[in-house]
Amino acid sequence: MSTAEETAGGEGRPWGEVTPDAARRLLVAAVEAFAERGYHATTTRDIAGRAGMSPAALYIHYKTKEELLHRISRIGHDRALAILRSAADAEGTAAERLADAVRSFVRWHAAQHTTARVVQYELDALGPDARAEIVALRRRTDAAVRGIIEDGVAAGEFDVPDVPGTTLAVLSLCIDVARWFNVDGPRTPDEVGALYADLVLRMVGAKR
Amino acid sequence: MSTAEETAGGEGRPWGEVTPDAARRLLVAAVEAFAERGYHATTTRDIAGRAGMSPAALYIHYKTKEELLHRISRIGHDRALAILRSAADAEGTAAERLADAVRSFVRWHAAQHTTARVVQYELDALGPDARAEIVALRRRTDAAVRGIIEDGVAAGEFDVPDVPGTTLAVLSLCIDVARWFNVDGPRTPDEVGALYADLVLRMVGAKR
DNA sequence: TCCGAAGGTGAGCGACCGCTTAGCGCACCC
DNA sequence: GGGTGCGCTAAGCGGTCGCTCACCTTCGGA
Repeated sequence: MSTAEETAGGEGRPWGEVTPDAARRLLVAAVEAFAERGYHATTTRDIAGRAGMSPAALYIHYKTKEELLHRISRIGHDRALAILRSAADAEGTAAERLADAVRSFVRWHAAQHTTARVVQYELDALGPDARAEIVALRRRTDAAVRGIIEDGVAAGEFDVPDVPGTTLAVLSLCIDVARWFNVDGPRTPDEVGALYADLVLRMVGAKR
Repeated sequence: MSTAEETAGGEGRPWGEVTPDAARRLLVAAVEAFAERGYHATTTRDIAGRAGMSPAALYIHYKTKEELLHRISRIGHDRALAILRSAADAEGTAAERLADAVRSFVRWHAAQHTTARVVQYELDALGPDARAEIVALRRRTDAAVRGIIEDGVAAGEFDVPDVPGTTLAVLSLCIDVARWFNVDGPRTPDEVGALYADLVLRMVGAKR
């Protein structure tokens, strides 16, 4: 069951589902390199070097450099969506569910900010097919947040004049955490999550 | 005086201050290319081609490809900061000034989203010296917004438990507009500005 | 004991990169 | 009207890129 939990998108050791071991090491190396320098500025020699292998070894496990990005993006989006959904589908008032969703979504973007940075900002480097697949996942993320806000409005808990616009702003706020979050900075992922949950409840005019 | 207004950071024709004409055409071409594909994925041949010139022509006006990015980033930050400051330094209550600042800052990030995308997301491609210069400009942007919020708290207009954190969130929200804004989308820059000004007033708990 | 698949390496191919250089056309000026 | 300098081009240099290929090692099973 513990393996199922990991592949289901828990916050346990990341990339645990990627096998064999060499393929996982290459993928982790690629995440670090892409996050530091960007996809296009990263060379396959750099990725292989970080994983302690020769440049040619990369092509035993992945067909192209783009396939690496695609796998990273796919797994990252799956995990982020699963985290968001588990809060969105829980019991409780709309305010509780929205706060939980934002808290855990932001915590993930802060704690896994290297992964999140690649996942959120390197979409354009993907080919059309891969990009379409990822965009579909993002629409489901949007739908999950919009669903909570709509529930809150229907229940009279929230005051939101523009539901789609507010949904967009909430998600934008959470996602951008990956851009500015710094491990050496003054805030822990938990603290940012708590701050943002409060701010988002204010944005939707939650009765308090 | 009209030239002075443009160089002062107005929203009039962008890049009007860049001369001679060929240098401006190259710079505009670079903004488009960098925004579409990213700095590292853009070739000097592509930039020159968009400007209707041969690859070598670029090096008559700019020493390196990085100097182009530096100039774009510098001018863009100057303009964004000037827009923010003119709202921050105006007369009025803190709530009015904050709403004005967010409205105009967001409007710029939406209307000039190609420029803003380069300015906000390609910082890492700059060398250490150029990056340090830009980071200093960003600190002044942060200070301008924090100043308004502190004024509002001191005047009893706002209810903000964490001023630095809220400042960060407000700026993050505005800046990320450049990432998702789409000219073919359902919202005009003015509409996004109005929506965001309202959301930010809610975030700071403005009495209304 | 030998075999074949799986996983790895060193060398290198063809393409394309940022950038340079030699030289050309043309407005301008004494 | 012949120099002069500026803006630009054609050609190409050295280097690095993504990726391939021939070959090597390791190891479980017949």
